[in-house]
Amino acid sequence: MSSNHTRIRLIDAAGPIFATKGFEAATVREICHRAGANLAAVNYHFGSKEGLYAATVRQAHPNRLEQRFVPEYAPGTPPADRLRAFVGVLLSRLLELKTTDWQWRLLLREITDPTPMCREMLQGHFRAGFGALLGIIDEVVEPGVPPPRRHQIALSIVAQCVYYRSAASIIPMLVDEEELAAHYHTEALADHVTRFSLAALGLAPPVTTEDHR
Amino acid sequence: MSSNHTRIRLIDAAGPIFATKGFEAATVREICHRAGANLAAVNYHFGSKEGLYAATVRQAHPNRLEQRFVPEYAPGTPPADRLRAFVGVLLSRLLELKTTDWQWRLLLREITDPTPMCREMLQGHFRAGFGALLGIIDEVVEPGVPPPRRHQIALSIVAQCVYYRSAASIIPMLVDEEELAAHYHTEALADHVTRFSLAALGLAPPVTTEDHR
DNA sequence: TATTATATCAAACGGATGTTCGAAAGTCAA
DNA sequence: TTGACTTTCGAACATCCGTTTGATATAATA
Repeated sequence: MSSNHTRIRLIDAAGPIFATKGFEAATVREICHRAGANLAAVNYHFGSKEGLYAATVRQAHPNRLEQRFVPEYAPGTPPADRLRAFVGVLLSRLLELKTTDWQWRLLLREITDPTPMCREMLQGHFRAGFGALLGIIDEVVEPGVPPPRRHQIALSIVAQCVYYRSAASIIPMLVDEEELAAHYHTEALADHVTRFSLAALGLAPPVTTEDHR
Repeated sequence: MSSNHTRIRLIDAAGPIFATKGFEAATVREICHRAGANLAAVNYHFGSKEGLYAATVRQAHPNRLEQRFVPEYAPGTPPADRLRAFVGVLLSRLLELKTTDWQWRLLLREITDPTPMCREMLQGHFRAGFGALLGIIDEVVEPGVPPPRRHQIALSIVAQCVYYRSAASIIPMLVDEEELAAHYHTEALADHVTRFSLAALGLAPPVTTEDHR
């Protein structure tokens, strides 16, 4: 009874800490202190620190998270608009981390440097998002384009989104402060990524033209 | 005299270890053992582990590294070919890490999660590579396209290259083994990234067409 | 109520890490 | 050679870590 209490309190305390610091940097002592539990509680309830981590990731329930990548479109929405929505959702998930819950931040960390135990747990998650993007691409691609090329097209789109997260410390070295504030918020980036990708797909004029948007 | 000897031996031993394990995971004991030096040598010569790390990064950053991103083109090479060369060099630097020297691997690690001390050390490095890419883009873009948009175009190209490094553990979840072997080696990826980007720039037909290459 | 399983607690264990210390060895000018 | 210095070395120190232990409290069961 009360065992569930401290089990839950431990996971709730461990979640934000694992999400922010990662598995190695997080300490059992800090987790127990924040949970108001004894130091030995982790090993009693989860066997080890790894056991607590696995339970925490599992409790971040990837099943419902499959929808996180995929926005809902009204039926009949043209591919270009659906791509914009997809990019917008992905970018906001990647960039607005302060406001997001620890569950998503923890999974995101598993993306960057994955723990072996969580591999198959996240596989379905990624495949759902990837499949949704492929569904958009399939509509605008000639029938003869083979799947491998479609996959690479999808990855080129995802890559642009992910980059603005992984290179967050590099970009300020390359562009000045005003430009950063004006063009590197979520919406502006989503516009650009969509525009660049639509141009590559032949659904928009080349980005070399002066007048777009 | 011999002091320089152990200083150099320590840096030479620390370089590969820092490059593969990172600052935190590397231990002073392993470094000293590999250098054939006493455990106290690090603190005697560099004051602390951080001091050794700073000296190692500093020694890994000769000025010539600015050229690493930038291939040399014959004069008059058309922009499309220069872009292909640029992408090829960047991708090979990012993907072929086993064969690359530890100096580059260490700097690459500083890119992924940078240490505050090395910020300005790497700034010039990145700016050189970014500038080289911008030089290519400037040739194919209409004069009226403002610098911020040019910057984002350059970042979209870099992003695709960097992604294949940071998502190396995700991609095998999405594509099967034969496809991975056939389409995800350096040259094939460089071809695709170049083709996708050239299409976005209006220098190649859209990637949606069946027949390209 | 008596007994048994379950859960909490303080305390310590065993190991690893970066760092410090004092003695020993080496180096070089006077 | 003497003496002052720099450098090496073994040993220990001070912390931190995850984990274990054994006693104690709590709950459930008979």
